[in-house]
Amino acid sequence: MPELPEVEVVRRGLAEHITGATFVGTEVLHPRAVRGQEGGAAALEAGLADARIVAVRRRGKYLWMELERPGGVGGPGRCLLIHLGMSGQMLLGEPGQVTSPHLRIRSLLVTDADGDPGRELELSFVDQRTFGRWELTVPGVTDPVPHIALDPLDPAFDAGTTARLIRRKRSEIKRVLLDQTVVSGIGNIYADEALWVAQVHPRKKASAMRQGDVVDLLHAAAGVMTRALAAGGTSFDDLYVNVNGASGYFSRSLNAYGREGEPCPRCGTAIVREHWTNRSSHLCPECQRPPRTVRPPLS
DNA sequence: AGACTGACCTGAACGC
DNA sequence: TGCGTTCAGGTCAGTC
Repeated sequence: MPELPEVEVVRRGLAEHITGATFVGTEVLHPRAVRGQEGGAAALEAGLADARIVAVRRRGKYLWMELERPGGVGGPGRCLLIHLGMSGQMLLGEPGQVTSPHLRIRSLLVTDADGDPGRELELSFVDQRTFGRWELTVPGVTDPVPHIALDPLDPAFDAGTTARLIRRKRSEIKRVLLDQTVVSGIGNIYADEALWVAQVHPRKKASAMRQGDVVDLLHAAAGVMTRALAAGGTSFDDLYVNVNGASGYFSRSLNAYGREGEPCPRCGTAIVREHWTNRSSHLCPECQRPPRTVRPPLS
């Protein structure tokens, strides 16, 4: 599943290959891929025409392209906001190259080429489970996701400030880590990994944690995601930007997530999986002691 | 207002 | 074999 590191890999690939390129044509093949778009698919298709990509940005798991108005005049342009959901892929290749049954949107681009005719590239949004989406904002929006907090890899991220916010929450710490309005970019995989590194039980109350322990936990999250990024950042080639989600290339370095029954790399105790709000938590029952107020699961 | 739950979606894996 | 069930989980509308 694309979490922050996977989305950043995609951002880098897009920034490298299509910064300066211009949208020629766009075709929405599945309406759910543009749910939330004012004016629907037609508005996105028409609004992207002739737009030039100025920059590709990311906060947390959200990506967006800053677009310039046709001709480059008239003030701030629009943003093309992209979320990959659970299974979204952004593929860049030759026109017609992608034939997946899960192709949801495709755009023809022309690269920037200093006088020479640019090269045609097709940008394909493939998304099996259709949790992902594209949305073209109105002109003049500089932040298309104001409700999304800074992520731990943002240079402006301050662990102390975020830790104070976290400690004001009444919820269990894992729930707060997954709240993208508090700290963004962390999903179920990296939440479990960060909690394992920091030796914190996922059901400990955020408000019961010490400031320094929350700061350590945020640093653990940043460390886990930085290492994942280093592992994933080399896995795409020249003309093919790919995130097929899955921790694929990174899963071998995971310590807790998906390792139910295997020995904890720190103490050897078997990792357990607990059901938790329609999801799973993976943890070491020895290293991550439950808070006294939490009863072990019945089964 | 803050906390929490269920719906959305598809395919793989599993049980009988 | 084949059918039904469960699981995976990011986000947000809706509820309390």
